Amino acid sequence: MAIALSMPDTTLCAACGLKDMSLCAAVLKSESNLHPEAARLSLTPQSAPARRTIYHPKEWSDDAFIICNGWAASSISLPDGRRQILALLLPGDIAFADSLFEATSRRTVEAITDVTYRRYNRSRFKDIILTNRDLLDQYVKILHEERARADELTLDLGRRKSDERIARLILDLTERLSKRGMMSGQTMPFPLRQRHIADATGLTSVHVSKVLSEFQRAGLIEVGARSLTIINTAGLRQVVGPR
Amino acid sequence: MAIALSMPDTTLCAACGLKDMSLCAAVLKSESNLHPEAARLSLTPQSAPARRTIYHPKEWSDDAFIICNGWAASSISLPDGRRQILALLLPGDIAFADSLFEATSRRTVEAITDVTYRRYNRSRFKDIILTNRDLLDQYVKILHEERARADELTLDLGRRKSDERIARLILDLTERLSKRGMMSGQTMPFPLRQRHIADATGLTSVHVSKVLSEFQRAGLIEVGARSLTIINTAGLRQVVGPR
DNA sequence: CGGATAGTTGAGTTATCTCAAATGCAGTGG
DNA sequence: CCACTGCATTTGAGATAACTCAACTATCCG
Repeated sequence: MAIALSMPDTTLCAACGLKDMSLCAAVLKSESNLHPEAARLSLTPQSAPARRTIYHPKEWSDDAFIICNGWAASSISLPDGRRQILALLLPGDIAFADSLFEATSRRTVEAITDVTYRRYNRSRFKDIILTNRDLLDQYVKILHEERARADELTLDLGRRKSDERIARLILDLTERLSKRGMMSGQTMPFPLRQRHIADATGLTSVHVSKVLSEFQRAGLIEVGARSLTIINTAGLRQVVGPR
Repeated sequence: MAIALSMPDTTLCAACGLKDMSLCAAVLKSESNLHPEAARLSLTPQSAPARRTIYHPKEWSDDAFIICNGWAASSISLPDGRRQILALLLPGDIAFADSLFEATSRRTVEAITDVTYRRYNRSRFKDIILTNRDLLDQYVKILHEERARADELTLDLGRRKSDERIARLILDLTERLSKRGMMSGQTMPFPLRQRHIADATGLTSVHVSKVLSEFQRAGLIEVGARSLTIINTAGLRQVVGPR
């Protein structure tokens, strides 16, 4: 199970650096205005080690999460073990943004790296968002981005070839990471195992290995210890093709 | 281009029979309360013949649609013509429910049969929904259902075999149609061309033809003139497998 | 150091695709 | 009313992308 951090809220959030991007800061602020002493309760910071399941679909939970540090995956599975990752969650991302108002979900959320995250009481979150116009707008914008990404994933799985899918995954990650200031030049942290890539792209990890080797042999990328460097961005874009 | 109907609003809505299911009635009511004379303007009923594109992604539109009659498809395409249908829209469904608050979308909406639909001004729609708690709840519920369906589609495309996907499509349609009172026993209207099925399931229309023939040979379904009958529901469910 | 997890590579299999030709069917204009 | 054109469907043959299986190596963690 997840273990509560002893660090005080402010320390964690000060280090977060994502205040502008995520809803955390605004929620924190609204909350402490409204219910000064209740605020701490609703914003329990927690952590989980890599591979741990943070949210199980059977679990009935009134919470939504925001990832503070680390990577997680939101996925959905079949009884025979086939699994599809619906979204990779990076710091600042909200799990269940799109079903913030509903308690039930078939999705599983799983830590990829060690993660720290905050749980928000859904109904309080909802109240706060609905009573603050700026927050609502920001929330709606996040929803829309997420929806657009989901549409593209559907297109990927239904209509694109394996190499296009993988190239898109990489390019998409670079965009999202650079927005967060997590790129070092062309190099990014890359904690994904090949089975994560496989489950995100609807492929087999064996096949992912082959495609990645191919990309490296072609001088498009270079993968090192938990990191990935793009050598030839234009080339990678060309694999994807126009739009 | 779409042609405005001369039929008065009330006639069309009285015949619709979907008032409880969709947001139409509530919106109509709220609207006429607020701005009696403006209401007619915002709710232009329109119609389009089969195959016509109702919404083009380049088109910048301030409207959301609700389908009154007929079937439509919301899809997204690549420049080389590959196409993925994201959702089949049945009477009472809202196109762009999930991006009701944003003007931009990559999606195309296309009539499958002749359709009639209503356009709603997005921002007015938004105001109405946000100021009426029941409406908001209903809207949120619709969003959630849609999201769940989208998740399942992603799972289908990434992880399920062709026959499972097609069986799921059929079963999903029977559910949605029976909620609308559009099933006659085990028989449903089935205006989809095989290329619609193909584009919805990420397959080729040739392959769809083979799978459907297989289903018929196995005595699971029977397809006739723009209609489909399920002969063996349990068998069809078994094709899909558990969950 | 040992055991588990992750990645690589090759050989053989299969689901699905592409291409192509034949048939049916619906709407249009003469 | 017929012939014509365009779209939809069926079917078969052959091609191919991605999969399965399996063995081997590398890496990580206690």
